[in-house]
Formats: sequence, C-alpha cells, structure tokens
Amino acid sequence: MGIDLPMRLSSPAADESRRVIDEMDFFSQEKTRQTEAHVPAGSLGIKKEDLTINTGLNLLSGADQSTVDDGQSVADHENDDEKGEMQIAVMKAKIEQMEEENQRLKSSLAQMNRNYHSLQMQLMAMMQPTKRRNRREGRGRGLTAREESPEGRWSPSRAAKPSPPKSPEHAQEATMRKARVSVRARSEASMITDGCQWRKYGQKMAKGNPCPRAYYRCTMAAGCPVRKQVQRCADDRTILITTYEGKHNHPLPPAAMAMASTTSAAASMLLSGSMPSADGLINPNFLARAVLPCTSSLATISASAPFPTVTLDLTHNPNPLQFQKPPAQFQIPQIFGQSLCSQSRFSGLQLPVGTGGEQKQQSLADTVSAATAAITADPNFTAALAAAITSIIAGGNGAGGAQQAGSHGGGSGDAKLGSG
DNA sequence: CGCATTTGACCGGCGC
DNA sequence: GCGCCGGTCAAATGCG
Ligand SMILES: [Zn+2]
Repeated sequence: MGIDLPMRLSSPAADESRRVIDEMDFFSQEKTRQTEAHVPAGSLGIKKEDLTINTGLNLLSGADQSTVDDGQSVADHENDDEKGEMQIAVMKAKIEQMEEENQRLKSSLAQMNRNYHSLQMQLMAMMQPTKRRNRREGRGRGLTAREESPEGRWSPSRAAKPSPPKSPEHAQEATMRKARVSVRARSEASMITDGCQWRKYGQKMAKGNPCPRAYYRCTMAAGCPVRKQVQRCADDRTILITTYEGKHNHPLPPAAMAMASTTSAAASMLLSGSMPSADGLINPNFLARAVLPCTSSLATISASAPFPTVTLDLTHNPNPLQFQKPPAQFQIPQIFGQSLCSQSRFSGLQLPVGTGGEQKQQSLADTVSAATAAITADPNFTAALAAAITSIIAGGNGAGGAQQAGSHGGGSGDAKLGSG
C-alpha cells in the first residue's frame, strides 16, 4: 500500500530527520538546563511538527521494507505458491514488527515532542505573559499599580544586579553576566555582521563622543539575553567598537558560533580568575592562543570597569592610543598580550566591507565574520577550544560558557589540548 | 499587517 | 535631595 513510497526519499527524508535530531538535541539541552523548573501540568498541544516527524519515520521504515520486499520477490520469481505465501507471511510478520517498532518510536517521539513543547510553553509563559506593565501610563512610571508580578519579563540581566545571588548557580550566572567582550574592528558599515540578528532598542549620544552609541539585543530567540552596543571610536571613525554582553539562549549559526564561543570562552576564562592553581599554569596559555589563534591583534583585560571586559582588537591598528589606553590593568593580561601579538595570518583583516548596499549577503566578509570564519575553519582550534572551555568551566563552577563552545565542537570535542 | 527602527521619556545609580 | 548620565522602554513611525 503505502509501502511503494519513494525510495528517493533519501535526501528530503534525511534532511527531515536531521532537522528532527537537531531539535531533539536542542531539546535535550534545554531540558537539561531547565530540569529544575517545575512543570505545571498543563494541556499542551502537539503541533504539526509531530506529524512531520512521524511521517519521516514512516517513510524511512517503509522505504526499507519496500526495498527488501522487491528484492525478495524478484529473487523468488515464480512457482512455489506455498513458498511464496510463506515468504509473504514472513514479510508480513516483519512488516508488522517494523510497524510496531515504528509505533514505539512514534510514541517515543511524541512524548519527546510533548516534553519539548511543554518546556517551550513554559519558556513562552515565562517570557510573555507579563508582557509589559503599563508603566508610563499616566506619565508617571511607577504611579500605576503594578498588577502583574514584577518578574515575568526577562528580568535576569536586570534583576541579577541588585539582588543577591540565591544559589551558587546563580552566582555563576551573575558573574558571567557581568562579563563583557568588546571587539573593535574597522568597518564602514554601521554594524558589523556577526551572524546574529539584532534589534535596535536604543541610541544615545555619548558624552565625549560625537558619534552616538547604539544598543541592540539579540532577536534570534525569544528571551535571548544577549545585548550589544555599537559605537564608533571618536578618534578614528573607521573603527567600530562592538561590545557584547551575556550568553546566547539558543543555538547559533556557524558564522556566529565561533564569535560567540570565542567571546564566551574568553569571558568565561577571565571570570574564572580563581582558576585552580595547578590548571592555572597551563590553561591561560592555551586559552590565550586558542581564543585568537593567529591574529595580529590584541586582547586585553580591563579590570577598571565594574565588570571585567575582554577587548579583542581586530583593527591591527598602528595607532598607539589603544596600546597605552588602560592605565589600570591587571597583571593577567601579560599572558594575552604576549601570545596574541604574533603572526599575521589575519593582517589583511582590515575588512572589505561592502560599502555599497548590494553586497549584503557577502557582507559576511565583515571583520568579525572574517575572523570568525577563519577561526571556524580550523577544526583543531574549535575542538580544542571547546574541549578546553568545557573542561574548565564545567570542572570549575558550572555550565556557563560551556554551553556554546561545547555544543559546537562537541562532536569532535576531545581533540588536542596538548597540541600547543 | 507584522516587523524593525526611531526617538523622546523614564529609571536607577552615583556624585555633589 | 538634586541633577547628571548611562541604559532601557515603548509609542510612533517606517518599511516590505
Ligand atoms: Zn541570541
């Protein structure tokens, strides 16, 4: 019946299943991260995604079956009705078995999907229900009674600051959140393309700077806490300073991945300043090289600000200003300072930036993306970085930045920590 | 119509 | 307490 379905389903079905797997993977991660959250037994509908998934499975097993069947029938050819019937019976039995298994898988998947959607619902519920309180309702912001709980919106970053950490886990998050990574790159464009989608939510005139500062937030996923601010250097307007804050909530496109894991890695490491002494000897060096393998750039850590800030300098700018910039730096940076100033594989990084509007798609060639791509291109680095970060973070105090790096290089993860 | 950007108002922290 | 300042919000507006 339905068995003679396409055998060519290979590509589309495979695609489908792959996507499914991705989802499940993501789901599992999410689940892991959210296990603590209590599950309100609510009605959650199964969307068509379920159908899609099931269909895919059916197709797969069906195709398998049909293939076998064809072979058999051809081989047996003719005569021997009994034999043929036997065969048919056997085949039917097999088919039934397959169907059973299919059913099991189906239900299993359905279950998983339910869980997934449940979690998603919870997430949505956490993000949206409060929506916005009517704050500037009557001109006075706090005047109107707050009917809704002050929580509910994606409070984390905001609320994390003043309130004391409730658990060590939170402490870790808070620490991470404080971290910032700023990237300075040469770019004509108003904003560098880093693979993420950003929505502008504000713009201010900086004090000593004629150029305004723009505030963006990540829109790739609902509730993604990542923010970034973009500002042009006052002295050299060709230099764009992008400061990232927070960690992404969701899987990232490959282009953004390296960037994110890089920054996240740097941040994580720097924040874990309390690195265990033994490891401390090795890790910093490794990370120093890992974070920006062969870049003619500088990475500095500034402790002057309330939050630790990692600055990646991709400008390769002879301009002495940036070198003398921060008078108050930690001693840690020497590690970075040294090891990061070398080689010049990236020297041409100046940035092609399509000033014309049409090249948008190619504008991936923006500075950061270039660096990112180059970094990504080196599997060894990625894997090693992932492994390193994962081990450090996880071993240290929680899954903070490991999430990104880990998810990326996860597969080939355990590469060459010792290669350096 | 739904989305993103613009833009003035507002808030909390900080220094005076 | 007041005002400045950096950061954020959300109505209005623009755009596809
Ligand atoms: Zn994000």
